[in-house]
Amino acid sequence: MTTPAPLPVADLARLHDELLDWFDRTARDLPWRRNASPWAVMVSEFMLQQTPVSRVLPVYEAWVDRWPTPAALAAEPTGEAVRAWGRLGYPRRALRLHAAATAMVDRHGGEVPSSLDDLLALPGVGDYTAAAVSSFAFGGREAVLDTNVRRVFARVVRGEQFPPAAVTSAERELATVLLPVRDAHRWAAATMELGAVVCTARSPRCDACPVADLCRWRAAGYPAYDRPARRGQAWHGTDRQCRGQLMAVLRDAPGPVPKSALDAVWADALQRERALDGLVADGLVEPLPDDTYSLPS
DNA sequence: CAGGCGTGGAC
DNA sequence: TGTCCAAGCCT
Repeated sequence: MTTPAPLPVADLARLHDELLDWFDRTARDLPWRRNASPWAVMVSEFMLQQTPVSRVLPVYEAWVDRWPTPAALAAEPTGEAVRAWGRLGYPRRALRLHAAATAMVDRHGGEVPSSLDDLLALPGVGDYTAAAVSSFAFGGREAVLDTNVRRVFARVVRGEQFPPAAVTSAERELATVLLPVRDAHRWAAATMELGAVVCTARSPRCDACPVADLCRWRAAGYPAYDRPARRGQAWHGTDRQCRGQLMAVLRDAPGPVPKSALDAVWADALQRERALDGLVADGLVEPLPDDTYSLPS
């Protein structure tokens, strides 16, 4: 069985050339693109998992300044990582980054590994982050499939408004076929950049797109996504919102807080206790003997 | 593998 | 306002 060409060869070559050229001209000057260490690249990738660039920037700068190596972070209590994470959201990422730093000290001499398998074995590193670190920190040739790239490929190549809800094997194959022999790491950055600043989810700026004339979704007249809409994530009144409130109290306090301070931020006692238990189980909160709570040590 | 997991900005 | 969305990972 052979994989059909996703685009005519001539179009494929133009797609590569136009996109790489556009990226060279217009790429944002982001700190993790400025000759950053592999560790700094990894830090940025953890923070950028589901969090916008604008909110990551200040936290990233403070983080790599304070902990310039995996060993520096691994030497600190996990609670310090959680506090420094600030309001980026999904604070378990801070724990996983700390655990990844510890694992790199233990298994890789304190260095970020360059192989995909070694990266994937680290806590908090999945398919995307492993490929991204391999590409952006080491110049590796890997298919990098994030939400931006998936959307760009869905539109330009498949002629559809949005990619499937979950990554499919067809998407992986397509990304592999499209991966250029040379400059694969720049291709990865360029396709992500296009999705982030031009081919956006809500209102794409096709007038600024360097490959608009190759785009099958555009050529087809922008047909609307026809599959069932993804259910939006509930938020108000959820355990997740409650956990966020509790974590905010602990982050903003210099030390342990009495349980009454936690009780004050959420009315439903049953839900509050369940959320607090969950945070303790996750390692985000440490209960102390005197009925106080703190970030973990 | 569908659902849980934070937070805030844009519309 | 509420809804959608943002360089995912884990179970």
